[in-house]
Amino acid sequence: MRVSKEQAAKNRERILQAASRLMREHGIAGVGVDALAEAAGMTHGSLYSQFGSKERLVEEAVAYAISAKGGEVPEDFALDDYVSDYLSPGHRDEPASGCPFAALACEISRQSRGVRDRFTAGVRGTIALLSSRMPSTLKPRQREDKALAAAASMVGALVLARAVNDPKLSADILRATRNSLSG
Amino acid sequence: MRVSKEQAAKNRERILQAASRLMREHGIAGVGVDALAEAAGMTHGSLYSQFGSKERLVEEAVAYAISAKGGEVPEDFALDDYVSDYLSPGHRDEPASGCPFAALACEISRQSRGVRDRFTAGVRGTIALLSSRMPSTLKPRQREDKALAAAASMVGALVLARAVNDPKLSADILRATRNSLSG
DNA sequence: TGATACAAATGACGATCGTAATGATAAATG
DNA sequence: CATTTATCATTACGATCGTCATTTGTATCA
Repeated sequence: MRVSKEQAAKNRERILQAASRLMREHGIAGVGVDALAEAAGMTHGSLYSQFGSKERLVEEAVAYAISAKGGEVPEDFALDDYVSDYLSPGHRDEPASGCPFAALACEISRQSRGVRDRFTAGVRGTIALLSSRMPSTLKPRQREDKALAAAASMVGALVLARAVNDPKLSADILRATRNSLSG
Repeated sequence: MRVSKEQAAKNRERILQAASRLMREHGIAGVGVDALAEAAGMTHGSLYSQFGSKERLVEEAVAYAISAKGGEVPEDFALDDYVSDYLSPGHRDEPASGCPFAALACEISRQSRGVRDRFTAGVRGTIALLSSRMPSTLKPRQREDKALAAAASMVGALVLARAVNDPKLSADILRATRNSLSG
């Protein structure tokens, strides 16, 4: 069977959206093609008509999650607010709609070059964004370094806060990192 | 068939060692029971004689990786040296023998309670260790906060440095975080 | 030494994995 | 409008997943 062009495009969009959420929630290796297909309301074979392989789908889904459509990177923001949101319990408890870097980073190193390329581009973009919000009294090089260190802190804190089983320890990780970044 | 008590213990040790390495290298969801069995030189059914389920095996393997046997946490160390080693290219490029937190953190949040409990205990231990090496001029509470933030920074930097595809960006992440922690 | 216990191997099971061949229809072409 | 082409969905396939019942062989202990 074949559907209309726009219908196919909608299907594709729906697949990517579902995939980007499910992958953040269960990990890339943790979701199968039929789980993705079911979430998008189709049979798993259809994904192969659209993407050819799971690897290709992963590439697009990662790019989708990182892009504004899935990730919602604000254009204009205050750094402290951004950090506070990022290191909030709310963000910690909703990985499916949260930062793709924190959700996928550990797995990315084991993915294909295409996937890693897109992830890397996303990281670079975020670093540039953070860098632009660092105190303008600093030299560009120093601002980038601060941005790099801040990104690492934030990702690490979120990842650890999610992994840890103890609510207090988890909250402490977030709070201590928040303080460390604002001081 | 049955082997001697010590032989069984050795087998168990070999399984755990192989599992802790393979899991750090390919992820928990990325290795199957027969891959683990083969690496330990036995059939996959044998693992079930010893552990009963993959989940049980994962629990023990995570604990093994975190414990000194697999992770080699130094008793006595200077904080700066520890950070430098942790954020070195060598550590980045050998996840199989490296820090279990950085290798597994993303997946831990999706594991069973038993696994998460052991991971959490390991994190607590590391925080205590780092905390004890923070400047003694600070109050205990402040030292712990600094330790928490430092742990988050280090894990995040290592995870991002591994994920990213560009050698320069990867090295920059490590360097910037190193500077941020020593300053 | 014989009985028992238990680690390890075996092999089969259903479920799920990713993929490829097949089938059907919208879109493109004349 | 008729026909071809391209594209997407359906279905079937082999491989691998985690699990478990059974068998085998040897320590262990009465």
